[in-house]
Amino acid sequence: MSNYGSYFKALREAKNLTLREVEKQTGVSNAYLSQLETGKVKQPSPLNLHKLAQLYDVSYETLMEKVGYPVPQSTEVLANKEPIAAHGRLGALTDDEELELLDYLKFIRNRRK
Amino acid sequence: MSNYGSYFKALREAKNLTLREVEKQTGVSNAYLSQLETGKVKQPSPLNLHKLAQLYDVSYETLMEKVGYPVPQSTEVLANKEPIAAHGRLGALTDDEELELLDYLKFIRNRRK
DNA sequence: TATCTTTGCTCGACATATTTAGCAACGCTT
DNA sequence: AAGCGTTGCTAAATATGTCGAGCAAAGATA
Repeated sequence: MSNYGSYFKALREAKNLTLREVEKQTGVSNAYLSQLETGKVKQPSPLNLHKLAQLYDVSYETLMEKVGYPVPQSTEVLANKEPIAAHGRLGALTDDEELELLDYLKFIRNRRK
Repeated sequence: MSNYGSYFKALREAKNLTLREVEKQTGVSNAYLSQLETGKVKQPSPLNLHKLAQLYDVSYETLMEKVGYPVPQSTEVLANKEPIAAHGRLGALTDDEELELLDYLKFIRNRRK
């Protein structure tokens, strides 16, 4: 049950975007996005991953790795380890911690000041 | 009409391999390899491209680019991009968000279930 | 309350990826 | 010449990617 769907959903919600907004920005249909986020898609095309990476401000390589595609060796370290260390020396995150942080990020960005 | 099929065929022939040899080494069926080399395949999976890259001694990125997939930024380019330090699996973070996430991460890890 | 809009989702259709089985041409051996 | 394995290829089948249309629930507006 490798369910990376919740990861994509968390990324989208962290930016407070609706499925249809993502569709407008990327050209990927909201129907497909929904399936992606609910685990009904196994290997989204690299092109679509690239579009989503741009919109969600994560690296293309990160998404490639998430869905199980091989990632070029030269960029693997940069894609998976360095950015984490770079933004706060948080160290390695488990998938669960990652989801929880994304959810909390959504809360942070949503709360009224 | 982008016909990269002949490119794959040239790679194979440069190593004097038959379709069935490549099948044995990579696990990709000779039938599919034939279709790939005769332009009947449009977007082979990254996984298969990776296997072929290894066998043919070319880089994965090269094959990705050949078939029209977005190619990950090279290490040098990434290193020179200023905002990269703030981009990780969680997307772009402000300094405030980073601090707050760090604090929340500590909470997550100290919490007993 | 009644109506309009938004949101996430499913269904059915079609495109592409990939496999298994098999065919025709070629070369090699007897 | 007859048989045998090899080679590249195609046909049919199945799996997955992706989209357009549309539906039900929730929200906003009158």
